[in-house]
Formats: sequence, structure tokens, C-alpha cells
Amino acid sequence: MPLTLEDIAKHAGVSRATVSRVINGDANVKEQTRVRVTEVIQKNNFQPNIAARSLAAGRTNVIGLIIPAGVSAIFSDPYFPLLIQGVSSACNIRDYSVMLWLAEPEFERRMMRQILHSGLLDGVVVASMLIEDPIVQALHDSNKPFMLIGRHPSLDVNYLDVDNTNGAREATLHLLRLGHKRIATITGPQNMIAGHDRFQGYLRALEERGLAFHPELVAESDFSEPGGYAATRRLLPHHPTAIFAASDMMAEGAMRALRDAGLRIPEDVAVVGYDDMPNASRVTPTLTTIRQPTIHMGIQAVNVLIDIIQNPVSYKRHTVLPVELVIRESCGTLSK
Amino acid sequence: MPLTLEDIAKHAGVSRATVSRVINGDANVKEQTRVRVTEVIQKNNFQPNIAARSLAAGRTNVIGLIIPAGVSAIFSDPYFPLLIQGVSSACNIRDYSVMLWLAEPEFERRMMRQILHSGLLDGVVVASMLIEDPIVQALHDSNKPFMLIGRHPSLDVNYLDVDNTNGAREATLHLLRLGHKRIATITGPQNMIAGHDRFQGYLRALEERGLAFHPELVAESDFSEPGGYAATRRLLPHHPTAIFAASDMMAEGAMRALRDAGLRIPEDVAVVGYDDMPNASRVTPTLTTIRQPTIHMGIQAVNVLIDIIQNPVSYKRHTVLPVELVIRESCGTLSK
DNA sequence: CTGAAAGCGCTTACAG
DNA sequence: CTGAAAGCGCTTACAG
Repeated sequence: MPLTLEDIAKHAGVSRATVSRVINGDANVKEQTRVRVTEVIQKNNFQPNIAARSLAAGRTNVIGLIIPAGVSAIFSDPYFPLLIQGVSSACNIRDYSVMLWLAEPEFERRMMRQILHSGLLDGVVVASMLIEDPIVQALHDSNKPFMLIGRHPSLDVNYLDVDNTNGAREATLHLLRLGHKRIATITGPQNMIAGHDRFQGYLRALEERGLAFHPELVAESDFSEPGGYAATRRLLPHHPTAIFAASDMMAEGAMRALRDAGLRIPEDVAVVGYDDMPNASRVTPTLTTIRQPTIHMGIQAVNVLIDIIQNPVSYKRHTVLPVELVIRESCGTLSK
Repeated sequence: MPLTLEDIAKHAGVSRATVSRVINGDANVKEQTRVRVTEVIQKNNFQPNIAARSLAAGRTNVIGLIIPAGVSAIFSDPYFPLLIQGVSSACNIRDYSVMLWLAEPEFERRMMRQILHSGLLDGVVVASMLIEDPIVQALHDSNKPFMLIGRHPSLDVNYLDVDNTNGAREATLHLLRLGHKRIATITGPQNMIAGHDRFQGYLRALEERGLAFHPELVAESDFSEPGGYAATRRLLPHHPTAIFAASDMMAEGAMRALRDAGLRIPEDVAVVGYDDMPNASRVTPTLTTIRQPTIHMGIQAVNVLIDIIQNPVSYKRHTVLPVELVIRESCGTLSK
């Protein structure tokens, strides 16, 4: 029983075509008519039926947000909540709505069918964790506008990434500047973008300073606190004086393992994390880490996506956002 | 250029009405016809246009999920991510999609208009934090099917809640059983459901055991870690031997404050939290707390909502899920 | 600047 | 059990 365009038109004494023009900001409407129609719309709290618009115009003002589910530890830090917040907020401002899809592998086929063929979405933002994500390939094969948060090794797509490599490089360089020579790293899974790129940043820093790379100072883990703990146990026999953990959660695990081993932080072993989670400034000692603009990533991804939807261009848009080293207590300040 | 019903009908040699019947599981289709049409649908990866279905049938297989934004510390624990996961997962199974709305106050009017009048949603799940939530009132005034996660003090609506009161009662009773007489509590905001009900549970436990209530042993806070820290500083002059914090985050803040005051946990002051966040089993000492079935709440809310959508009934559905005391180290085991 | 009319892709009485 | 046809509420050439 909601009102229709026809009802509004009757009230305003015009045709429904004119009401439609007013709603969609068409320039070809007499100012006086526009004012009158707008008043009637306001007064009746009229909201056009999205389904009808979609069917008639082929646009919905709805975008999809695809987030990988099932990735372990995915929801133990606020990355996705903040990303969602950014996406939602930007959509609110631009009068779009967002449809959320947690990509559960067992429903992926159906999900992609719905996303691509249901006609409900003007475009999609996909937050990819894996370096080679089949969802990205599927979107690329379609002609649905989409924006990748992350990157893809081979496909030319619109993407927005944070500078993981440089962040890890800065974190490692900071430890090098403090005089450390035996810097271990706890990496994330190497099939994940953040896992891979942060490890590359570590390697790059060593190389820049001419330090040899010691494989025994690398422990691959899974971004989780228990994972960081276990990795640190493997590293300790090799006597690192500093550890760069590719996530704050793993850094917390590392600190717990160091304490359990009777080692002091940062006096015996310095620790640097990555992410700047809320907890990083509250642990003891407070954690030196890399801060990334997560909410802003969501906002910007949406803004670029809507640009692409509204003004299709042939070239692809690429953005890499900078990150920031946040120095706290866990790495010390003394030269060794 | 996606296929339409008409295309499928042509391929299968039937009318589009028949294809529609097959897709919607109408019983009045010859088995042989059904098989043939199903094959063509499968082969072509056909997905009906949701907008057209919505317009014709008045149903979309889309539900909305409204989550309050801007609540402080809202995304510092995994409550909402888990809830979203449950909702999304249940929707996947039942072939529904979910539209996400973070309720930003400045967009609330427009949001409600879209939710109620755009015709896009078959129903909505609203996760309410506030005891008297205007969004719940607005939904109640509409005729849109909805399911409240939480409760409302005066409106008769479909809801699903967790037993906050009993959880807090159990937590407090546990401390009482350990022999504590001066049990302080750090509450959440009293205009929030979880804040209010958990405080009531604390009071009920005291009353059941005939203990006097001491107002100076109550510190209202905001569910956050720094909030728990500050509240504990206010409580310490009154020498509690135990603290029940209405969230794990506040419990962590309490433990930090106790350590800073040179007090041992649990020997000098016992601590119990609420939520059983992942971190609860990793802090030192590990945290005794209350576990609630968060993912399951999301799942069940969706299932009830879809029931309501598909089989409208006049009475309202009420569910209260039980919670569970998880005993760890932070409250000790010795009688005092 | 405005309106009449076609059409978007479905569902669903209705008739057979 | 099946099909022809109306209709859901919009948008958009087209004509004036």
C-alpha cells in the first residue's frame, strides 16, 4: 500500500513522467513544477519502488560487498567491521544501499550467480584476502563493475590496496635503525596478500641494509594469537634480538611466548606488530606497529566504484593507500 | 544480456508461465516437464531477475539486517561480526540475501523510508542495543515483518534475546559460592539492554543470598577496556574482594587496574567477565566469564523471521537463549 | 517543458 | 497440467 509515482502525480497535478524526472534530477523540468512535485513527495514521505526502477532503468542504487568467510581468525580483529563501516557510511552519503555477502565456499556458485545475474546490484566491492582469488576472476569475466580491495597478480582490474610491502619494510627498517642484526619475522599465510606482501617488505628492508637473510629466522603462521605464540617458540632457539610479526595478534602471541620463556620486552627481544588494533596501545609493553586507514579504504572503494558505475571508462583505476609506523614501547629506543 | 524466463521457455519448448512454476516449486507441473525445464535452467545457469520477481510477486527473498552504528566500542569485540556471520549463513542456506544497514543517526530517517517503502525487503532483523530503540518503534508501526534481537520494554514484538539477567546472576552467584562478601560490579550503560539486564542479574544474585546491596560497589561504565580501568580505580577505595564486570573488555581493564595497584588476581581480588571473547582464554590469568551463543542468535533470528514471512501468524514469537558460565582462573577456587 | 505509451522480466488468476 | 494475458511501478525515447 505504499504510494506510487502515479499517486504523487495525481496529487501534484502532473504526469508520472514528470514526477520521475523530478526524482531523478532531470534538468528538463520547470522550476515551479519541480518545487510543487518536491513538496508533494516530501509531504507523503514517498520512496520510489526500487524493484520497479531496477526493472525499468537497469540500475538499483544497490552495491554488493563481498567478504571472504571461513578465513581463520577473520573476525578476531576489527578489520572487517571497520571496512564494513566505511563502505556503509560512504553508501549512506551517496544514497546507495549495500548488500552483504559472506563468501562461504559451499554457496559460492549460487552467490556469484545471484550477484551477476539477479539484476540487483549496480556493482560490487570485493575484499579479497587471497592472492589468487577465484571470485576476482569470476567478476573480471563478467561485465559487472567492481572494485577490488586488495590486488590480483595477473588480472587488470580496478583495485584499492594498502601498501603492505612498504609498511612491513618500514617496520623492519625501524628495528634495523635500532641496531638489531638478528631480526626474525612471523609471517601470515603466503597465499594471502597481506601475508605475502608483508614478508616481501621484510626482505626488502634487509636487502636495502645489506643484511643477509636467514631462513631460520622466518616462521610462517596464520595471523592469530596462538599462531604467533607457536611461531615464537620455533624462533627462540635461533636467538633473534627482534621479531617483526605481520599482525598485532601474532605480536601479542609472540610477547606471551617471550614472557613464558623469561625474556624481557624490549630489553631481550624487541617486538613490532602490524595493524594497530585497539589493543596495541593497551598491552604491556605497548606495541609498536603499523597503522592502516581501514575505514578510509571502505569509503574510498565505494566512491571509486560509484564513479565507475556512473561514468564508465575503459582504463582501470588503481590506488595504493599509505600506512604509518606507530612507535610505542615494545621495540625500545636504545642502540644495541 | 542475462537470459530471461522467455529464453528458457523457448529452449524448453514451454510457456514462460510453466518455467516460472518450475522455479517456484509449484506442484502443478508434470514431472517430465519439470525435469526438462530444470535441465535447461541448470545448463544455462539461469537466475531469475529479482527486481522483476519483486515487482510481480511482492517478494524478493531479501531481508535487511539493521545494526546500530556509532555505539562506542561497538566493533572492538566480535559480537557483531559473529552475529552477521550467523545471519548471513542462515540466509545462504535458505536462499535469501541480506542487505546491511548500519544505523547512522543522521541517515536514520532516509534509512527507515528505504527499508519500509522501497519494496526491496521481505523482512528485517534488527539488532538493538538500546532498551528503548526508536527504530523498533518505527518497525512496529509499519507492517513489515521483523525480528528483534534484544527486547523492548513495552511493545509486543517478535524477539530473540539472550538471558543477560540470568548470565549475570550466575556469574555473581559463582563469586558468592566462593565466599566473597564484597562483590563489586562494573556495569554497562543503563540505557542499553545488556547494561541494564546484567546489572539486574547482579542485584538478583545478592538478593537471593540475602546480601545487602552497597551502592559504592557499583561503577557504571561503557563496556570498553579503558572504561573498565577507570571504573576499577573508583571501586578500589571501597575494598572489593571480587569484581563482576559486565563485559570481558571491562574485565580486562579491571585486571590492568588491579595489577597497576599492586593487587594479585585472584588472590587479592577475583574477577569475572561477560562475553567469552576469544581473548578471555589468553589473558593472564585466564578469565572466568559468561558465554553466549552469538552466531546461533543470528541463525535463529533469520529462521524465525523467514517463518514469519512465509507463514504470517497473529501472535508474536519470543525466544530467550540460555548462556553458560565458563570457569577459568581469574576468580580462584578457594573459599574465603 | 510535458505527457502518452511502450517496455523492463517476472507471477498469477483465469480459462481450458 | 498448461498457456495467454494482465499487471506489478517505474523510466525513457518519442512527439509535441
